[in-house]
Amino acid sequence: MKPATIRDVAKQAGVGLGTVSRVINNSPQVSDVTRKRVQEAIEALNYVPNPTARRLSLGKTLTIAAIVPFFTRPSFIERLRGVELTLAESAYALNIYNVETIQRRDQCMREVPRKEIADGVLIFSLSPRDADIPYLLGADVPIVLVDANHPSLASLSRVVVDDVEGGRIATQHLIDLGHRRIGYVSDKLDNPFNFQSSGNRYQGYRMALDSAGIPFRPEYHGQGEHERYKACQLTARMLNIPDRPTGIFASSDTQAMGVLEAARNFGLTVPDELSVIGFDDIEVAEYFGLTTVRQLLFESGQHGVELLLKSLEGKIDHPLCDTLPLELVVRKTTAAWTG
Amino acid sequence: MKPATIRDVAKQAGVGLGTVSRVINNSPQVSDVTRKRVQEAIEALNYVPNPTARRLSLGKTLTIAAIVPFFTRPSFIERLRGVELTLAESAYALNIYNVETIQRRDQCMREVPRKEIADGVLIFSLSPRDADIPYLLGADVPIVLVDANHPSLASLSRVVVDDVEGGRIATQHLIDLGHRRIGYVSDKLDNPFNFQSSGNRYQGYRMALDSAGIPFRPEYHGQGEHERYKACQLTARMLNIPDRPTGIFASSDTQAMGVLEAARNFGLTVPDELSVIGFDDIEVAEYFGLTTVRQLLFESGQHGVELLLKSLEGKIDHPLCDTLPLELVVRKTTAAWTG
DNA sequence: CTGTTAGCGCCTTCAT
DNA sequence: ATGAAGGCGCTAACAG
Repeated sequence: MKPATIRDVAKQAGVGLGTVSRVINNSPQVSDVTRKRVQEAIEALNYVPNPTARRLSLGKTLTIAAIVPFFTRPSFIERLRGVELTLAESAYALNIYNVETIQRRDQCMREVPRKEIADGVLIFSLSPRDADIPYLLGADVPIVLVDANHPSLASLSRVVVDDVEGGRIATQHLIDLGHRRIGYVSDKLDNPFNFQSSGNRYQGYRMALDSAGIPFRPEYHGQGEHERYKACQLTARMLNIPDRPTGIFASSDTQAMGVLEAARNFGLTVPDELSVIGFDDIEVAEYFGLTTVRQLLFESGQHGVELLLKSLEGKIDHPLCDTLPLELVVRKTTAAWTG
Repeated sequence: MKPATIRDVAKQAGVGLGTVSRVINNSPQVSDVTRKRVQEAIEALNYVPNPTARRLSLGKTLTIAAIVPFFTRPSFIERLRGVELTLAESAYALNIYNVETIQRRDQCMREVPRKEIADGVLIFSLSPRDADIPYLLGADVPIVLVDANHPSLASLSRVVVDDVEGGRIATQHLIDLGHRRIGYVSDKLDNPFNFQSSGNRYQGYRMALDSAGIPFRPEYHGQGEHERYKACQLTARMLNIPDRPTGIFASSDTQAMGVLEAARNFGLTVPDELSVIGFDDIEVAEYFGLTTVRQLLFESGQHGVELLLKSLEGKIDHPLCDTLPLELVVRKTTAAWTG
């Protein structure tokens, strides 16, 4: 049994199908009597407009695409939650493009930003490479970058945080507590996905050390995949150094958990024998009493969508850059070093 | 500049548009020369078939809908990851309907299982209520239930686990370790979303107690929202009882974390002074060394999609029930009680 | 205010 | 093997 169409409704109500369409779309130019008659017919037939036909006719997909790497990581989930909740009130559907390989990443950058695929695109944390630029600039749909950037993309709206400053804040917090041997556990600075936050935070880390007159020691910097166990390994290596770090800055809370695990394995008390500070302030951070640099993940998704919706409505002519604040959240994994 | 259409390609290649369509769809009945000519035209024009038009013409949405409550909870994320990865290899897109309110839940049950919306529907953990039955049975699209059930829905395929048995396994594990005062921290057994796993595990909990000759004590059962902090509160209340439980079974790993938190607050050593066992085996469980009952979350999503795809291909005539195994994973939060 | 008509881009017969 | 034509369900422009 096929679903009722607009034609069935028109026949049932004894009106033309144009009128039914107007009722569906809340056009004001329909008399109350006919509107009521049409609505009754709709009820009677259990009619629901076919979204596909609607899209084709409108020449819009009524869909927002979100390109997200590793969407199962807590921080991305939180960003997506912001997207989802904001979009739920709109007429747009959400399509998530989960990127877990380079191939998929390149494919998405090229194929998703197209009129036929989505009316607007959100790109999370994947900073485009030079080869992607022409595709993104040539795209006929608005694109908003969240937690991503590229010098040639000044024409795109963005939602960002100052990761350099974030790295500085975290490091400075340890310095202020009296630490002089400060480690940094991060993603690979040069990684195929072109994630840049670890690199930017590294700059902040170096800056803070410099301005405190603390020489940088390469063996205090561990780089590896963004996994808890990897962070644990890197930390273990660092803790084996004779004059090991007394404080460690991890470039995410997930990695900070790996640092804590390593400390546990070494029988080191946190924060007395080792201070640990993370980044993000995901939910578990509170549970662990983890000191961290909070960024507003949920809001980043929310603001990203809002920017996108505004440019879809033509309310934005020139690109905006929305910089979200960072905040040091001091809990129980950092303490003064009096060694 | 509008995207190229099938007509442009036809003109460019000097063929009819039917031929172009055949090339796109890999129809064997096209000569190699014309096929090549068409493909060159496609390249030249940077043509991509319009999915919306395709859907309308085919009368299919090429979309799978997943109705999932609180999709940000780790266990649901893991299920969705199974869905996503399996679907990525197929021609289907995935639409996630995140349910966080009763209204939204009812709306989804009624509006999503429709030909115009999706070709197939996955429903996670939301066991339909009687009022939903006619909508689901009357739906013109295949539906697969994952972690959900209803006596009147024997006609739908399902992926489930034996939660009663799971509850029994967890409780029996504590009994085997010598515990006699065993608490259970769970969701509200009677909850508006009609989640049933906590209730089923409760039955297993009672069964295990019974067969060990241990009387059930209501004050050892705490019910509340599925939140860490709530589980923590419930546990605190339990630990204040003069002869408090020596072992606690939490109906999820998330809630088990709340139990651990409460134990910490009370200065109780786990597992020496309090044994804790969870359910699910989400990623953090390993980190905590949490003893738990593992269920295959990723696979549940995977199998759900596979069942759905098979019935879309007409390979399934009668409904299947796929029961996934449960496994006790003993780690470090449970120990023998010799009190 | 309302009915009619012409597409939206593609797929699928039906002839050729 | 290929071209032409009809239709998927809806919207929007036009005429009344």
